[in-house]
Formats: sequence, C-alpha cells, structure tokens
Amino acid sequence: MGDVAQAAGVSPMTVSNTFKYPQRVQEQTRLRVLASAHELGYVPNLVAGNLAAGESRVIGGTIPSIRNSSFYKYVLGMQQAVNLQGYKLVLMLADTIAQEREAVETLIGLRVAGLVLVGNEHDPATVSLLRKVDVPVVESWTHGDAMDMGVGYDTAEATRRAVRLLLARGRRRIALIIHEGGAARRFTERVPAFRDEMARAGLPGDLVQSVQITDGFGAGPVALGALLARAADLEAVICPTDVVAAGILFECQRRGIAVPDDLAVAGWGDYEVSSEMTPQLTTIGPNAAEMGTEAVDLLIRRVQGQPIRNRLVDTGFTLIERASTGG
Amino acid sequence: MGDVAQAAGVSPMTVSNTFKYPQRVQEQTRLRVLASAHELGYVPNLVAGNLAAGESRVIGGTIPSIRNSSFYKYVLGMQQAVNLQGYKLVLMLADTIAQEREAVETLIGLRVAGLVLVGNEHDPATVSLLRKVDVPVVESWTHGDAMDMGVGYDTAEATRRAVRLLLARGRRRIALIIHEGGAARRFTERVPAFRDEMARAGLPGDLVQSVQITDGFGAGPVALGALLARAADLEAVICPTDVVAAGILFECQRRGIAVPDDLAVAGWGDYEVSSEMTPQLTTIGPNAAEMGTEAVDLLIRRVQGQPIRNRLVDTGFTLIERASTGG
DNA sequence: GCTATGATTTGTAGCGCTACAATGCCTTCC
DNA sequence: GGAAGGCATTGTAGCGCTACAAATCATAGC
Repeated sequence: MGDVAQAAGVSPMTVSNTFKYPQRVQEQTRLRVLASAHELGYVPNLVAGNLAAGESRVIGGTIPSIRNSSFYKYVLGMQQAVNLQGYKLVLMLADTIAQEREAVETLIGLRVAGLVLVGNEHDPATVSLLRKVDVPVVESWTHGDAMDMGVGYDTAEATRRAVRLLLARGRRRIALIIHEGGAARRFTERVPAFRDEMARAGLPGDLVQSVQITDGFGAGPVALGALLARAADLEAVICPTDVVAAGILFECQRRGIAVPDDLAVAGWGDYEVSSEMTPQLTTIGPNAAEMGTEAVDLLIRRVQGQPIRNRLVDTGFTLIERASTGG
Repeated sequence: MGDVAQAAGVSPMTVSNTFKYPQRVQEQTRLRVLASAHELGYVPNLVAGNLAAGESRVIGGTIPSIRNSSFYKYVLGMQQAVNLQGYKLVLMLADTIAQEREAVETLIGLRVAGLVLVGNEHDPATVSLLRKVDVPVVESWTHGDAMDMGVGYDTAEATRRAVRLLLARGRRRIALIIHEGGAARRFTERVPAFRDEMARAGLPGDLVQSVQITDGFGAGPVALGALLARAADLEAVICPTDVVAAGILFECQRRGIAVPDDLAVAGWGDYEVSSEMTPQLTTIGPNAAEMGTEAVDLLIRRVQGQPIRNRLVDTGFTLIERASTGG
C-alpha cells in the first residue's frame, strides 16, 4: 500500500480510503491512486483489513453433504441473498457433528460475519463455543427451536399431511422410512407424527423402517426388502428423501411391483429427479431456496443491528401430489 | 489470547505456541493452556495469525455446482487429503467464470494457502490476478494444460473408448451429446475425438447434439427428441453426464424404446444412480476421488516447498460396461 | 562449585491495514 | 477582514497474532 501511495504522491491513508470509502476521496486523486495501484498490481489484503476493522463481509455455512441434490436449491437461495447484499458465502462440508465442530472453529477462526448451520443437532463443544464467542448463528432445516435464530418448516406436520394423502387414496398398510447415522436425528421427529396420525385413523403405526443415511439410492431396495419381509400386504411408503423413493421405484421395476397400483410411493425434498421419473413422484417440497434466502437475510439483519421480527422463521412446505401415489 | 495466558499463568507466546507448535510446549503447560482456552471459549484468530505469519492452513476451492453428484466424490477426495495433512478446505460456488473471478478474489483476500479450481476456462481477470499474487493453483478436471498445476484425465481418449465400445456392440448410428452454457467449454473437447473415431470406422460423425448445462435430467428428453428428429435410425448415444443418460432412460420408458435393444445409452461420470437404475448404465468413471486427493496433495507439496515430479497429473479413467449398451 | 548444553519460556517488533482524531485549506458570511 | 464551517487529506495507534532472538531453567560433567 505504501508503494502505491508513494507512486500516486499521496499518503497511505488516502489509498486505503480510495478502496474502502471511494466517496471520501476527490475524483482526480482517486483516479491517480487507482492508476498507480493497477500499474503496480496491488491487491488489497482483506485479511489485514478485517483485522484492523474487526469486520468481515463473508458469511460461513456448513453443508452436511453434496452427495445428491438435497441442498442444491437451499445453497442457491443463500448465494442469491448474499450476492444481493454484497456479502460472500464460503462453505465447509460437515458430515458429522464432529466435522461440524471443526468447520465452525475454522470459520470462526476466519472471523466470518456470521454462520449458517444445518439442523439443530450439534456437538456440545460447538454449542458452548458459539455461546462464548459472540457470532450470529442461524440454524436452518429446523423448526420451532434454535440457539440464536432458526429457519425451517414443520416436518411433523408434513409427515401428517403425507399420511392423510395416502389414507385418502385408499391405502391402509402404510410405512415410514427414516434415516439414521451421521447427523440424521432430525428424521426421527417424523416418527411420533406418523404414529399419531395412523392411530387417529385406527391403524397401527408399526411399520417404521430406518436406513443408513450414507446409503443413497441403494437404501431404497434395502428398505423395501425389509418392509416386505415385515408386511407382505404393504400398500404405501413415505420415504426420507426422493433419492430413496427413486431407489424404491427402481427396485419395484425389477420385482415387478406396479407403482402406484400395488404400492404407493411418496418421496421427500422435491429433487429434480422426482418430476422426471415415470411415474412421477409425489413429494414434500420444502421451499428450500426460500429457506436459504431467509437464513442469510436474518443473519445480515442481525449483523447490521437491524430489528428482527421473528427469531424463528417458518418457510412452510408444499405437498406435491403426483402419479406415484395413485389418482 | 492475553486473557488465556493470564488464566493459565503463562505468557501470550506460550499460548501461541500451544496452538501452533504444540511439541514446543511441555505437556503439563500445554494442558493448562488448553483448559483455560476451553473455559474462556477462545478460538485463535486465524486472520491475525495469517497476517503475522504470512501463511495459512486453509485451502480454497471452487465448485461449479452442487446440483447433482458430479463433484461429490471429488470433494470427498479433497476433504480426505486436507484432513490427512492438517489443512482445512473452504468451498465457494462458482457457476460462471464471472462468479469464479469473484470467488477467487475473495479466497485470495482471505489469503488461503492455495486454490483448487475446476476446469481451465477462466476470466482473463482471474488469470492475471493469479499471476500477480503468488498463490499456488491447481486446475482440476483438465488434461495436459494448466496455468500452474493440473489434475485430470483425457476426455478425448475416453470419448474414443466409448465410441469403440459401441462399435464393438454392433452400433453404427452413434450420437454424442455435449453440454453448452456456463463454463461448459470442457465438453467441446469431446467432439473432434468423436468425429475422428467415427471416421476411422468409416462412419459419419454428424450426430453431435448440445444441450444446456442447466437442464439436468430434463436435458435427456430434449436431446433424445432432437436426435430422433435428425436420425430416426439412431442406435446409440453417448451422454455428457449420467444425469442426462438417466433422463434419456426415463424418456425411453415413456416412448416405449427398449434399452439396450433399440437404443444403447452410455453415461459419463459414474454417479451412484448409474448402478442403481434398470438397466444399469454403462459409464465413464473419472476416478474423481483420486483427482481431489491428488489436487490437494500437489497444492500442499507446492506450499511446503517440496519438489513436484509432475506438474500435470493424469488420474486416468475407467470405462465401466454395464447393461445399457448391450452385451 | 562452575560452566556447557539443551529444553522451555518469554520479550520485542511488526505483519498490512483501518478507526479516529487532527490538520490544512478553501469558502462563506457578517 | 476575520471567524466559522465544510471538505479533503494525513498522522497515530493498534487490531491479534507469530518470527526471532533473548532469557531462563534444569541437568550433566569436570
């Protein structure tokens, strides 16, 4: 910076102002500084700037996985929101709560302006760390509960709606598949809702099957096999993701099970694949892009000290009925 | 840091050493410092550390998209390598070369130790910036060409191998589908290889169809429709990704086209879906995890001043033959 | 007892930048 | 003509940490 200042015949402070607060510097001075900077190939060191100013325009986010499209629209929503507000988004992968803890430590180490995490399941060390350092945090994909701020939708209610849809389509022997392993605890919230809604219809809620979250498409065949072994009269399944539902559809093709006539299949997540398969998948659409946008907006409002109406935002969901659950 | 030092009854320098060079500090002192740090919720400010030491243990990467599994194994490979070496990986999404430029600016602003980019298609401003600041860069998913270092496989040769496989399975009227839009120029390398290999067999290489990279599964039906309009006698297609191939399989189901009897379909990328569908997809497996690992290893070797045998690493590929191209 | 040696710990200076206050300079207005 | 006010510019101090060298301590050998 000093070299640029000397070349332009001004003080270092004027160079700093030229980049940080251009309107403070007179037009001709600014142009002179920019010319010298360009000539010398000077790129401001944001690290030093952040350290001196104690502020950053970078937001940190963690993503459990990029294995499938689960977080695609969500991340796009975040990206759009940060772009609009002149911030940047850096992401770290965090498959497990231990990895999340490390990611949070690194992001806090980089002194990001705020954090967007996924889920409300964290390492105790993460929680106590976040309480001690005073950094704004949004937990997304959660509902009605958050350390600081939260964005999400009601997965219990979504489960109920899916069960009611299947009941309305004449199915009685309904199964719920959930994920386990990793940081998959959020799937377990669906179980009591499922059992309760089945009980209201006077039906047993015994068919709850869990599969490893690491299994992807392959989880479909595994879950279907296990469920058919438990209940040969199975009429419908609600899947934890569209990927598992797609895996079940593939397996049904191989086994000669007709969907939806023999078996109704409902997915979850409104991934692109759900509308491209045959039959098209009934699925629960979580308004993921809105969730990402809302998470970032909450964070930036908090960073900038603006008032926050709702600390916990419900972005809702849509039950998208398609062919895989019958007509 | 001062607070922690005081709490532990040591000097700030010892706290610094505890985190940066644990082996320099006596066991009991180290434990005392760590306890105080934990109690006070102290997280070392990497920003200040970078500034003082002029080095960082964070590597920055850009990813074109997380829409589908394309970069899943690749990112896992990078993650594994950085974990092994005690580095951290932060990612930024960069769909276009303009977004890549911004991402690179931000990551350089954060003074990451090195950068891993995807592809060799960049904004001129990105290239000149990278030349000015002296930061190690690996370009992945490229072959035989890189600014600094490169990792990838030979997509032209892979295209040739796919063509030869289809020829060996008795197909003559073969089409190549490629992507366009965004930063998809790397797909065009496949075209001359396709035409050349077809010409060697005395066949026309006219059936090259391009689809928008933003289209995902939906690109399958679009491409298939266009190709059938151009050549009703179409016998085989080579797709730019497994997602497009899956879209074509779905469309074939709807149109009553038997795969592989009426049409052979080859995918690209060895995504999980390729082995779960019926019929299973023949696909080109790019050893993506190895590519990620190798990219990070190259970078870290360069950062640490170790000798680099090959500036350009070829991680190879595997042609995985399955049912979709016939037996 | 005293020095040599190595292990551990501790000051000092400064990384590149920005907040803040202070300086200088030019108008404006009574 | 001189004080007041506004604007552009410039010193000063310090952000939180680490490189480096200096200092301290423990142990061993003569």
